[in-house]
Amino acid sequence: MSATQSTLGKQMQAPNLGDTTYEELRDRLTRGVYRPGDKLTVRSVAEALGVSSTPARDAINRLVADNSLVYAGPKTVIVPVLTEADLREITYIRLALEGLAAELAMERRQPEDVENLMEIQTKINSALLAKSYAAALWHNKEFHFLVYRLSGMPHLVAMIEAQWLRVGPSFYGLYPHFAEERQGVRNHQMAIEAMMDGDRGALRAAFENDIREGYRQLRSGLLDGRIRS
Amino acid sequence: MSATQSTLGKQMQAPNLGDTTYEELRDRLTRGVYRPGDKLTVRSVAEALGVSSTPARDAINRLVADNSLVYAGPKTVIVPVLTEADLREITYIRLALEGLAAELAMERRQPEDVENLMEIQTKINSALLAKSYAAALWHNKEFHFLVYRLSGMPHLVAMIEAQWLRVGPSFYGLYPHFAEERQGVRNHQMAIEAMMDGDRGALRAAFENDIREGYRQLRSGLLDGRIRS
DNA sequence: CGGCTTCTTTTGTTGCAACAAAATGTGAAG
DNA sequence: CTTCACATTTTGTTGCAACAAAAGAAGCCG
Repeated sequence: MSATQSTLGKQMQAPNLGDTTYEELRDRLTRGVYRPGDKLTVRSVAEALGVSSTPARDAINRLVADNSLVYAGPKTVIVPVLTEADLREITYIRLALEGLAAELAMERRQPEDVENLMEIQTKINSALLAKSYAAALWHNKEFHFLVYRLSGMPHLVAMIEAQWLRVGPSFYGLYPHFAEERQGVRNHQMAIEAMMDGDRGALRAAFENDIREGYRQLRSGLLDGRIRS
Repeated sequence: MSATQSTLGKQMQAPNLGDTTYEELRDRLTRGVYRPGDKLTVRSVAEALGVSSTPARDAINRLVADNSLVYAGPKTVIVPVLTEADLREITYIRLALEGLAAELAMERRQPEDVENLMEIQTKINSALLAKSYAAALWHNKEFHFLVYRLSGMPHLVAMIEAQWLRVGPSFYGLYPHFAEERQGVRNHQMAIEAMMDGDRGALRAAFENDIREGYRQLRSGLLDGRIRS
């Protein structure tokens, strides 16, 4: 279970323990193992992942570097509890970056890509019906990043993924409420149709809509404290 | 000499040696101390900066994490030698991010900001006239980031800075040729005027033009090998 | 003289321990 | 019951040494 992990197609060198720990922590973050406000210490991570303190520290530092974890005090790193301002900024960045990726994806799409997209959407629908929200969340991510990867720009995709990682834990806490009221299905459908038609503007609009809807949901969840730790 | 350094207004904790080393390396990278293709080793950095291997390794890892340094082999990190594809991707990202920042800056600008901008532009002109290209480069960065910071979005600014850091070393190698033929002065002038008029689209266009011109220069410099190590 | 193999040196990785500083728990006083 | 000060514990930092692996140099064979 790791679809969008090794996003960067860079010169691959033997992955070291620090990288492994980093990936594992990322995974747990997106899976909702840790919730906003949870504290992460070097030693606890080291023990939980079965490594020594050095790679554990490496991993935490990297997560902090890309804001997937934040400092709550001089010696305490926690899973970020998003403020309204944070959410607003992330949304603007997402609109710019994911909008760009979507437009670029249009030029490189293959017929089979649309097929795959529809297939993933089927999985999302099934998962929602079965109330398997974790699975729905997963396939939703698959849907988006299948498109983004089509842009052919690995760093762009990595930057987008970093933003998803920032909202991930908060997002997870909002389920299943979010999935229930969700109209994302409609946005996805529009994205698929836009892709078939080759309508670049429509594709971007579909994704922007999806992002904006997520923003509204998350924001209202934030305001009445449904998310906090 | 450090204008755009502590971009993130996050919860400040006592900066540790690793952070210091990271900042110092960043500075040297933007200053052209290291050139594309140069190899950086843990021990050499540790000695050069007068720290032990642990913080040196921390710093290098962080630089690699945000692509300011790249792997050339399993055990060799070098200052990136940009490919045409790299440059293209960076430019797209810059257009999206810096365009966004410029638009947002418009809403928060104060009259004094325009003053400061004009002041910086004067410094750029003087530096160009005196052929002090390093200074011109520096003030150019000041100009851009003064605007970007007005967006009020610290993470956005940090992401933009990361992109600048990627092209920094290659850019530096292109001087003074770049500065000579430069029409950036005109773009900056248009940006200032757009800001006075409150014309958001014009402000964005001015910055996009600047980015695109830089792209063309850098690309042609890349193609006839004026940049390589 | 060129290409390949082998050997030496360099280099990243990782675990660990000592240190300093912050966080937490405890208790007393108001 | 709250608040503040103190003591204890937890936690991040950092230097270092041993290990493994890769890079670079030297030598050998074709």
